Amino acid sequence: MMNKLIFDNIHDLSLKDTLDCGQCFRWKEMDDGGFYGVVRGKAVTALMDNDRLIIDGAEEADRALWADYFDLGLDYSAVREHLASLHPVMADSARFAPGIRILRQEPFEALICFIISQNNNIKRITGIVDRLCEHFGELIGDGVYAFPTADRLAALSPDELAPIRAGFRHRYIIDAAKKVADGTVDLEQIRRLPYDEARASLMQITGVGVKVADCVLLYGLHRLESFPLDVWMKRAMAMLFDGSDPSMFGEYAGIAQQYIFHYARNHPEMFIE
DNA sequence: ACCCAGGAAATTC
DNA sequence: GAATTTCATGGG
Repeated sequence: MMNKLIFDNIHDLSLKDTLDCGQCFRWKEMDDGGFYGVVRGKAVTALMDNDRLIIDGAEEADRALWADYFDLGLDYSAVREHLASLHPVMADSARFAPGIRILRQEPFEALICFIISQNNNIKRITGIVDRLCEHFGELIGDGVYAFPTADRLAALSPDELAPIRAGFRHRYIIDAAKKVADGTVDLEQIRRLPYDEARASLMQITGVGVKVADCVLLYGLHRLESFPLDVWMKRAMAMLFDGSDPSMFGEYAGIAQQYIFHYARNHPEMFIE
């Protein structure tokens, strides 16, 4: 049943830039330039061959799922062109990594990953997420684990999370899992809420402030108007955009944000002095 | 030794 | 209420 899913005529997609730009934490680059990852409990490898996207190990029945995950339905070159017209630095950022797309990750996974991300660095976040899956995710293959369910994490104590070494975030992870498991926080309902209400609902969780909520909305619930402001983005807006308001980017602000974040992180010299 | 990391909670003023 | 400190852990 497992085979290679092929998507033809794919443009504006760089797996490297999309899967290694800080929006997700479970894809590993392989020697051949492909990426190995687990999405919704399905382990696959993704590879670009010119303008073909190949998902190896997927079922034909999941074609729509993978097209959705990589957001293949949106014309990113049109979005990029629009954004680039708004500001010259925005144009530079979009040109730097035009193959970035905003993934549709599992909402609960995005919630937990971005709780872990606070006051942390991407390398260590990845390690913590790996250990979280190995210790508490379902075994779905040889040494491969799904992301843990809310029910499983909700039943844990902070001490039981010690092996993942996330420190003070252990109780945040458990609080998030409990509120998702018992329906206090309904991620699918939040998906359709007006933005401020959606953000407020997520912020009921201990350990979720404005920035983490914005990341969950963008990367987990595909709310493209979201514009997470972390330390890099605050510096970028202040120094490169003359303190402009993020609302200048409109309904695709989240895509603008990811171009700018990636551009800033790869040009740290722009922020020294 | 010190400082920082895709912040937010707890404490203090 | 607004400003500051603390919170684990790991790497530079």
